[in-house]
Formats: sequence, structure tokens, C-alpha cells
Amino acid sequence: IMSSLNRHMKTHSDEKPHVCHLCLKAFRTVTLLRNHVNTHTGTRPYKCSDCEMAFVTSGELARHRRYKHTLEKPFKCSMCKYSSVEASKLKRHIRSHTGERPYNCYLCSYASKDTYKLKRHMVTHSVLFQAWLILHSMCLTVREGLKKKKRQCNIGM
DNA sequence: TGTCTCTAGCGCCCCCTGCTGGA
DNA sequence: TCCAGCAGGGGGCGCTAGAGACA
Repeated sequence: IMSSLNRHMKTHSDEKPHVCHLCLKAFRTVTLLRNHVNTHTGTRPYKCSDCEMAFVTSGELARHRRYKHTLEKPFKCSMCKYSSVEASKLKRHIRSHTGERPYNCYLCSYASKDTYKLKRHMVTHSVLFQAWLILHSMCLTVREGLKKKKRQCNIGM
């Protein structure tokens, strides 16, 4: 019990002795640091047994498996038939029942139910909107090119 | 005591769909 | 009527943090 308490107390301190040598970000535990470093190196030790996907953490793999393979959706809406793999998705869904819009645009009366919608909306205010569109279409072009290259590689193998 | 593992949570991006206003 | 722009709803993954389990 005391060791659990001691460990919990550490979460209230800013002590993060484990530092990433690649980006200098600090972490509380070695495991967190290792996971973080894996995101730099692309190391994904948790491989899905049913497809080609691989992940940095076991949690990500478990979630992927629920989304793609087991189709298990433990979070159920009490007001309708909607169910979700993740609690946060259910939370977002419930806002469509309650009408809650916590994310306000500071330039107009628009308010959004989630952060990304607000971000997307903000683009319509921006003088850089056109630039964004150009960049976005360039990104899509590059992505399509990479996909094509990947497909060619797979055919080649 | 340190590490692994699970769960929770926030964030980002994307897709599909429906509505609306202008051509 | 068609089309572009925009917002709503939701799927899927990236990453971090806290806490239980275990060697």
C-alpha cells in the first residue's frame, strides 16, 4: 500500500529523470521513455496476428484489434443504439444528444462539439486559407505517390 | 523496487453525408 | 439542377499518464 502511495505521490511532482536523447523530452519512467523512443525509431514490437499492422504499445494493438477484428464495442450510449470502441468516442457522441458545444470560435458565434471541427472551421477565417488548400492538395498528391510506390514495392516482393 | 501491462484520456486526421447558397 | 463550401457524425490511430500485477 505504501509503495503504491509513494508511487502515486511521485505523480504530483515534476520529477522526470528519464530523458530522450533524440528530442530531450523527459519522462517519469523507463517504460514511457522506451515507448517514446520507439516512436522516433519506428520500432513497433506489438504486431497484429490478423493483419500487417504493428504498434508501439500493447494498448494500441488491443484497440486496433477491437476496431478491425473483434469488433468489440464496450461503450454503449444509454440514449440510442450507438456503441463505441473508445470512451472518448462515446463522450463525443453524447454531445450530439445534449447539443453541448464546448469549443467556441473567438471570431464568430460558431461553436463546435470537438476540437478538430473548430480547427477546421478556423481555416475558413484565415487569410492563408488558399495557401492551406494548395498545401493540402500537395500533401494529398505526395501521399498518393507514396501509396503508389508502396504498392509497387509490394508487387515487387 | 523496477518493469510490464492494461486502461483511460486527449489529440489529430480522415471519410462520408447532408445542407445551403450561388452559378 | 449542379456544384462547391461547410459542418455534423463517426472511425482509426498516435501518444502519454496512472495504476494494478508480477518477478
